[in-house]
Amino acid sequence: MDFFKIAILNSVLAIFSFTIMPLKDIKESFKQVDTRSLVDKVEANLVGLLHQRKLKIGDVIPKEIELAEILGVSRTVIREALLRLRVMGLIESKKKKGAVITSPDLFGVMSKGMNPHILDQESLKEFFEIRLVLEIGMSDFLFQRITPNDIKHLKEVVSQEPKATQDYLFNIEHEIAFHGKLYEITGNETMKKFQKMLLPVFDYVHHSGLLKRQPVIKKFVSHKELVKILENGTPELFRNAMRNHLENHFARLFE
Amino acid sequence: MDFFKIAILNSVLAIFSFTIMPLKDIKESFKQVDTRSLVDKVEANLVGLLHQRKLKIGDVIPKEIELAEILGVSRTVIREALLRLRVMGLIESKKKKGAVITSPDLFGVMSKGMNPHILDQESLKEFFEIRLVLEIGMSDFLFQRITPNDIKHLKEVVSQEPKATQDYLFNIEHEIAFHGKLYEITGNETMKKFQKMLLPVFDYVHHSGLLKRQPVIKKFVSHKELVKILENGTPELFRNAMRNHLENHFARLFE
DNA sequence: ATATGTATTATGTATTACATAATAAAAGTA
DNA sequence: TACTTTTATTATGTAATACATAATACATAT
Repeated sequence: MDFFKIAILNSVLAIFSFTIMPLKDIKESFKQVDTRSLVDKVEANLVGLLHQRKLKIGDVIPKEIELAEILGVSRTVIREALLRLRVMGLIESKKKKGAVITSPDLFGVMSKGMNPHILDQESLKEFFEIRLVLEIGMSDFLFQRITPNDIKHLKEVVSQEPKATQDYLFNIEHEIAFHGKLYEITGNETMKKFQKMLLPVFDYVHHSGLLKRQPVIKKFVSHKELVKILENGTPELFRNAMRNHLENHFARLFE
Repeated sequence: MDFFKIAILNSVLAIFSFTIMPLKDIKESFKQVDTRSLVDKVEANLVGLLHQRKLKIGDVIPKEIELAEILGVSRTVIREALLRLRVMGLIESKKKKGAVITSPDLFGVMSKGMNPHILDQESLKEFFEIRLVLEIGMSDFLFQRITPNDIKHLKEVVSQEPKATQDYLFNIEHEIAFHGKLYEITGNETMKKFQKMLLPVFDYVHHSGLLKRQPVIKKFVSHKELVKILENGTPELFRNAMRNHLENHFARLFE
């Protein structure tokens, strides 16, 4: 019985090899068939053109109907593929004009998905960690780019903090005001967008039971002291001070 | 002449107010009309459900046809809205089963758009900067999570580096092997994905004329020394050492 | 009892028609 | 002539319909 099956398989496989093979070899001979949908292929096709630099920013791509004809699929498929590119921010399409390649706003895409409620807990914790990493690591850029006006601004922020906050309490608004300003000083728009995107995450992580119970903090570097270092200190000093300032958060992560 | 126009406008506005108004007031009375497309609205509608927690991970959303009936638009519109969510990684749709809410792979979305060739130069530079920030800032996580095996692995990587690389040359493969391992040690998958996504950017930025001419470097902390610190030092020591190790890149950024 | 066929169902693809907005060309007016 | 207003034109946006395809559950046969 099996003999016939093998025979049939072999005859099928003859298209590829023209030889009789044992069953085991036969199985290995099958290539994974391409299950991608038409849209997948068209999308890959278009993205491929970008990567091969056949298309660059500002280029207009053919009209939907033309693409449909060129690629031999329906306009529906083309539209769906183009739509994907559009959601990714790779193209912009205007009526009458058609679609043009654009420099993608990577974070625009991400921020819609950045909903603390639907991110799994591990991801949330990781984003929280990245914040700490960024704020410690940004020191050199702060010193490189800070202006007297920035210092002034920071001092104002600090001066408006309730006294209690300066000592031990945690006040989310002032945190944002102060640390947000730091991101701004780095002059790195991408990093700033990243921070902005993460804000709801911080808030969420703080209020969820995701982190360990907040330990009692004895003493940590205050915003005021951080500013002082920004004014008179060095990147190295600031890194360590910031690390200390964030001790509260680290402690909750590391337990 | 203008009188008639005002009269007409007033009659139009009568739907809202039933009173005659002077031209200035009329202008202020117009509410910004919602120019969003149907798809935009449906998308906002669905995303809104996520944010309000009416929908959570694993929930299945109504069939396309049902949605079309509920919202009073064509299936085309529904499909396009769902597609957007799908591209953002918010849902997955299977034949026969329908669509279910998923925990989005934020970086999966981004990485398709992360094509050095179509990113503007400023963004590229900023991503490059973020890499430096991350690697300096990750110190505490390295020390918290590194294992003896990791140390061993790092030592092997270092030992396989050409002698020249240890002193002054820059070898992209070894850079990736070494620094990539560091990201791995942090245990932060998100950060790892981020790094992986950025790799082509680094390569591109290095080879493009984007950065200032590479200055002659006298002496900097080597990979070998970094490992030594990881083994016997402190997070603080490592941060500073890493900063020094990256001096090469900083110099090119800061001139 | 396992494997194979079959029905069902929801998404995927195709086609057609029309709506809408942006542009360019034409016509009208000062 | 210059300048505004109308009017085509054109490509994307929306709609409706029909059929293809893949996944599942159920029935059937060996």
